[in-house]
Amino acid sequence: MRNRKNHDPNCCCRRIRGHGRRITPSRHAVLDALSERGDHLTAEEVFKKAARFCPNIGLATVYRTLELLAELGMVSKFDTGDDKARYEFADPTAAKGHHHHLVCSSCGKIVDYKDFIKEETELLHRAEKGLSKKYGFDIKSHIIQFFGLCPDCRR
Amino acid sequence: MRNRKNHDPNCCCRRIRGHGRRITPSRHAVLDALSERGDHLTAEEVFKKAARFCPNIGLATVYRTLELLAELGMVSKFDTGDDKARYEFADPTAAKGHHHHLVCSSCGKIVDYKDFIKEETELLHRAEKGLSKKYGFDIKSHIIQFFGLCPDCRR
DNA sequence: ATATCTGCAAAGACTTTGCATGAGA
DNA sequence: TCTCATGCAAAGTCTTTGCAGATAT
Repeated sequence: MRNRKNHDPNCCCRRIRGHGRRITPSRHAVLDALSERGDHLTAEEVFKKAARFCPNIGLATVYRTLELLAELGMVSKFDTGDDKARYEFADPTAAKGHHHHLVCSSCGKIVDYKDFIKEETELLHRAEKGLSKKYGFDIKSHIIQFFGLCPDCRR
Repeated sequence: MRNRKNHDPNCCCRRIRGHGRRITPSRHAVLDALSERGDHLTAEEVFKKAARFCPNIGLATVYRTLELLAELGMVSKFDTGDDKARYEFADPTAAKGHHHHLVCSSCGKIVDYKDFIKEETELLHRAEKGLSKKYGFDIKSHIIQFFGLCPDCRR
């Protein structure tokens, strides 16, 4: 069993199996890739990392696996404006914890921040409840992103 | 001069000219298209609407214009997860006002809400200040989206 | 045993680019 | 006049799909 830093393999596997899906070397490799430092990976990046664990893996399988993980709520998919989907573990109990993104609109740099998470979470919870009631939505997740110029790009 | 509901043509034109760019029928048409009801338009949708005002307009021009407007901060571009960019007027003083999105992850429906805008805005302002200070970003905008199942898709 | 997965290659969808012509200021 | 903008078509990128063989349970 390989070293994983950000996810509990048993939990992941159980969850995948629980949906009648199978655990395969490719899927392990994708989980491992996502576990390494350097979040907000594009599919291509996940593919390259995963290939180190499973040399024959194909890009299509990476896409399929990421889609599966996103469906199961284990991975969150987002776009920072460069038209490439990005993925990271969604598990709030993981090492990294729940966070939001600060994106540089010039160079694309992504900074994770947790600074206002407590207040944000509180507000978001209330908002979720309220919106859920008013619009009848069953709310599952949210995204908050700030856009601006990073220190380097400001000159 | 055509009828526009959501934007002040003088303001838009001034802003475009101010950047050394020109006012053309195509650009007018894109502004007009964005002004009609039915926000969160894809490029294709903007193209179709714009074609009613400017029959010869090309899709590439629509993309170029939307990019320009986004650069000037007049339009905001976002992605709700279906890998198509969506566009809407960014002007908070416009008829629609500042709002956020509630997206159905099943059918893609997008609901605008303003319900928690006041509290959100307050928090976001504080967050912007704090993040700006801590990470040195010059923050220009933000996105908040909630994802879930709409009433119809919940069965 | 058998429904699920996989890699590969081809197809698809959305967006950008090149270029000669056309047109605002 | 002189840039800047346009339309068209071709090219580019990212993502999805089809399929026969391989695999997990």
